[in-house]
Amino acid sequence: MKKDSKPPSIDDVARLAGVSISTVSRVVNRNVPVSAEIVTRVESAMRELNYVPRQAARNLATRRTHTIGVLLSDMLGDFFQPLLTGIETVARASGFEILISLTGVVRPQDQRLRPFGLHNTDGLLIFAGSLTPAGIEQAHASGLPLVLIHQSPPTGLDVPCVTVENKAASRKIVEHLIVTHQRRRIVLLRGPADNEDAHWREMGYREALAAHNLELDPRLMGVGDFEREVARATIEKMLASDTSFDAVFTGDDEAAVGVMLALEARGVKVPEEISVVGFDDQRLAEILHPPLTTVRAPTEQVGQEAARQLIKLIRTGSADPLTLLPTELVFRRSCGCRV
Amino acid sequence: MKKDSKPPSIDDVARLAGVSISTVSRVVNRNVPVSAEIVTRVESAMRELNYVPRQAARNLATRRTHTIGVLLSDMLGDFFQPLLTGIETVARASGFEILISLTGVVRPQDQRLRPFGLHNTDGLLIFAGSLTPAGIEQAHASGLPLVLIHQSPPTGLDVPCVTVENKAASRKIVEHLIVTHQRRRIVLLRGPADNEDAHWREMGYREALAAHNLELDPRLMGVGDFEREVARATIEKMLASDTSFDAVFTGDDEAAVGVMLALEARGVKVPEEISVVGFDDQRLAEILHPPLTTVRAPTEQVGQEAARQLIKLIRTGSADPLTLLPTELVFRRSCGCRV
DNA sequence: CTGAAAGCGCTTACAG
DNA sequence: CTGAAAGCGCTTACAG
Repeated sequence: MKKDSKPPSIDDVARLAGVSISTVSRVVNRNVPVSAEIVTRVESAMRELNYVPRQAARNLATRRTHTIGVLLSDMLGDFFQPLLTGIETVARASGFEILISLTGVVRPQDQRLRPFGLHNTDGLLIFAGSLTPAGIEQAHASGLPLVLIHQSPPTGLDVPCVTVENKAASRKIVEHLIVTHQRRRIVLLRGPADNEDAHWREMGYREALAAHNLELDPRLMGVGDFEREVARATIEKMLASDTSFDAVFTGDDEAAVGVMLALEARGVKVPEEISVVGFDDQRLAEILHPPLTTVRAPTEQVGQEAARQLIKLIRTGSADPLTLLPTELVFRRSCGCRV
Repeated sequence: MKKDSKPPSIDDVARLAGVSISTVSRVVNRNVPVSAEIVTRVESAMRELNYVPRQAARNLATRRTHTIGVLLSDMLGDFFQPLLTGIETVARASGFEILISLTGVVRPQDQRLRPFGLHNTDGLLIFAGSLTPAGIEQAHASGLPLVLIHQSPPTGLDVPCVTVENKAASRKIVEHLIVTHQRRRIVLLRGPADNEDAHWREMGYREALAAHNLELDPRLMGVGDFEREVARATIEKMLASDTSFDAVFTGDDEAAVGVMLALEARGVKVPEEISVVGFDDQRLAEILHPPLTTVRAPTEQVGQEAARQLIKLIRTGSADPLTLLPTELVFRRSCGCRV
């Protein structure tokens, strides 16, 4: 059908419409008044040629890419989808595209691979764990607009952050175990050591115990790492030891899966013998047996808000230093409630 | 620290190193011999200035973007993550970045929003359901290299496709129900009407019944749409009717969740009274109660292979017309096996 | 092996 | 409202 010649450029359109390329550019961008008659002529020429402006040329001329880079680690589990959906929705509505890079396990900045920077994005969304603090500082030093997700900036660095409220919700869900279900020996499965969500969740746990004069027993604190198998192994070990417990705050829902599997394998009844509660309210929470009582983290909203802040930063030069999204308890049956 | 002037360009490097910009370009690209001494000088100048070539300028000059566009619909559930991980791994290893666009529900081509095209990508990976056949034809007509995922090309169009084997595996899993577990009245939950995976899975189901002289009962075929709630509603309706059945082939794992929930709510025992089997082996398959017997689809590999084919197409002008990845049965307990 | 120059396809002051 | 011209920052024949 089509001739296989090269795609039409702005010159072709200008020639066909009998105007200058400046004028074509103006009708494409609609940023300057152009007479109605000429607009019509240019538009029909564009249609006839099936003209689409080359992004690279616009980028070069404007020094803008209209692209947001998203840096993610691999280990996001169910975060991935809602987070990206949120980012994409907002970005697209504002005329930005998103370039995604999975950094995998954080690695020392590999100079040869610079996936993102001023050269190909207008700004970056950096998810917790995808970049080292040094990497963040370096990106920031280059003048690239940055927004951090679920991670606060390295000390002294003025980089906006959007995350969720962890501590109060964690305290509340643990207090629910204590007050409503009379649990006294509550296991905490810690998240990854350098993870801020994990840190605040542990603080919430500690506050809850302290508020009810429960002793903080180190034997009740194990590793969960937000991972199913790690959590499973920890609980198996505890069950095999002589440490008794009557509840588990798993740190996140993914770890809750491992806990449930370990308990089930041992024939321990949840919640009759042991209550289990998680954090995140991932899609799997409601299909566990019993359905998981947890804290809902608004991950899609986090994505939206992060994109919104970054675009604001790109456009105006400033954004809100901290956006803390609210979380809420979701009561299902694993804590002992009947719903 | 840094002066807030504009980032260094190739001219700055050339000046500092005392060479022409052509030479700088050559050491950056390493495509033409340059004397060792000059390489050293240029490299140290680049380091000193912290120079990074502007992608937009290279793109303009080379008419290459080194970027692959990925078109996805929204409704991918657990596909999303492994698929993208696969694509990203291969793309990065070959020096490509990936630009992602969620098209949401397929919409008639919206001329104002052209997220991808020759103007900003070197080629496109198109997931089933993210573009209409007309959209695919249009993209193909513009000369953009295309690879389809889980979807074959519109008639007559020469576009490579990578997908998984559906029919034989479906037949096998249904025959497993018939032969090993003596099931006779097996419900099929169909996937979305225009979905090819759904089509072939249904063919496999039909073949299995035919091979064992079981009647194809239209009352046993309901809508599943690969969606939890749709599947749940269908099974609830069947349970309420007088149609009896002793097994369900749910079409995919997501629908299997709905089936299990409906059965459980009614107090029907799985697999004692009714066997349930799915397709995909998503992460949730093994945490269902009982764990789900299903077919494993190698989604991450699909992503890898699709990226590989697209890059091959971009580089050499041709790729394999069809890549059919093998699937395998995963026996857990929902079919009636004891494992 | 190295440099001068044209070209990639746009945008945007500057004039008018 | 419209056009001529410079510039965005690279790559790549073409000479030497």
